[in-house]
Amino acid sequence: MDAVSETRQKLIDGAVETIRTHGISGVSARTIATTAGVNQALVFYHFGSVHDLLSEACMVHTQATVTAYQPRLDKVTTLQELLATGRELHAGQAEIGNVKVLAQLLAGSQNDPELAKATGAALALWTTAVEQVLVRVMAGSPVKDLLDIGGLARAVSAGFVGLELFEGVDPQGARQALDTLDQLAVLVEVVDDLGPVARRAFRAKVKRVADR
Amino acid sequence: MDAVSETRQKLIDGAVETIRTHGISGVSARTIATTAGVNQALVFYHFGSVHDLLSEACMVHTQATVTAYQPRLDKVTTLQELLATGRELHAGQAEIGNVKVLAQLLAGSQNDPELAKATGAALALWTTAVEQVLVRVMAGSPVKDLLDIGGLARAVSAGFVGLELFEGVDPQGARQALDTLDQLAVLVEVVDDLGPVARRAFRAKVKRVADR
DNA sequence: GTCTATACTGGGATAGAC
DNA sequence: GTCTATCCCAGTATAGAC
Repeated sequence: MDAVSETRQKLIDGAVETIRTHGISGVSARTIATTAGVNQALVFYHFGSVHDLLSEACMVHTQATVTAYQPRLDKVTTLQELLATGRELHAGQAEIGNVKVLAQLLAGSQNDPELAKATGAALALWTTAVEQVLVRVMAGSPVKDLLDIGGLARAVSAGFVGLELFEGVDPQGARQALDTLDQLAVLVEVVDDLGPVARRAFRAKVKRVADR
Repeated sequence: MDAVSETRQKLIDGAVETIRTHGISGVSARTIATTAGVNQALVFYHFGSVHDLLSEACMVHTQATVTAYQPRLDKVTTLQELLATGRELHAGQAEIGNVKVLAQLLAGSQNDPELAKATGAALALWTTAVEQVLVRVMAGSPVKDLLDIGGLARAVSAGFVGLELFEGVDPQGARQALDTLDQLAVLVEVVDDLGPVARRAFRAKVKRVADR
């Protein structure tokens, strides 16, 4: 039935769960194997090393989560809704905290080029999804031509990772930050809704300041 | 001369250096002691545990970096300059990457309440400094009353941490994101510069959307 | 092909030397 | 008060059993 070994799957799930509960610094072949309920040495048999298991788990889990959230993202029509979907993803029990896992892997990738390759690819799945939403949401906006949407998507993704980590040390502050971003999203919408006169003045100002 | 033991200082410096070069998952009493050039057991004599050393090092290093950057922050008059100072801080060799160190400690804090207390306090030093700048920069802005500056300061700090981690796996993408934030800062300035008519229309729109 | 027993290295912590 | 020698456990990895 299953093309992929059952033990392999157990180890991948165990790796994700271990990162969630123990963080990147608590990850080892032993802790993962204990969580997965298999012998520790199987990590090396099936994946060659802990790094390689983490890389694989990172991709599989992120792929699954992005796919699961795609329908919701497809329905997003405003920046506020995008933010709300992000908060949902952040708090959601369903896909068990992919952002949390990614944040830990990202931290671990800073001094590990091998892992960096995998987390970079996983993060790209998110930024691509976010970019698609932004292109759609900002299609009719005058702001569209003034901002690099790809760069904005990357900033949004990075911001969510940062907020995830922030929340771990200051939950109240993180909520406060997210609420403020909500206000900011409203502001952008408002700029979109300016009348034609103000809009023209707006564009002119942008050109002037940008050429500074 | 020195009120604080020389070995203590060596260990604190060694801890910071080890986090920078090996990341949070490469930190141990042994690696720190090797970097510091002292016996491994001295970590436990002087600080009781590795966690406690990290907590202390986190506070000392962040305090020193914030103090070193305060004069530069005091000179900031626009959002773009704030962003530029952030980029400088990020790349700067001088205070040897406090953001990088904080990002790693933040990741390690997610599953360690003790460490979370210290990194939370350290991060608060940054958010307070950023908030002061924002209050000053936005003093004359119509946007001021529509945004929670404290929340914005937290979002900015979290964003920088996120971008630091992002850079480790995708340096080009991180630069792209920062460039886009620069464009966004211009946009906000532009809104500030709107004439009185557009400004009034703007406020009205904000109220309408916000009450949604 | 899958897994266990086992070897070896590095990590946290302390008892006790100086 | 300061530091070293030493203990024991957790970590990676492999040789070889099934």
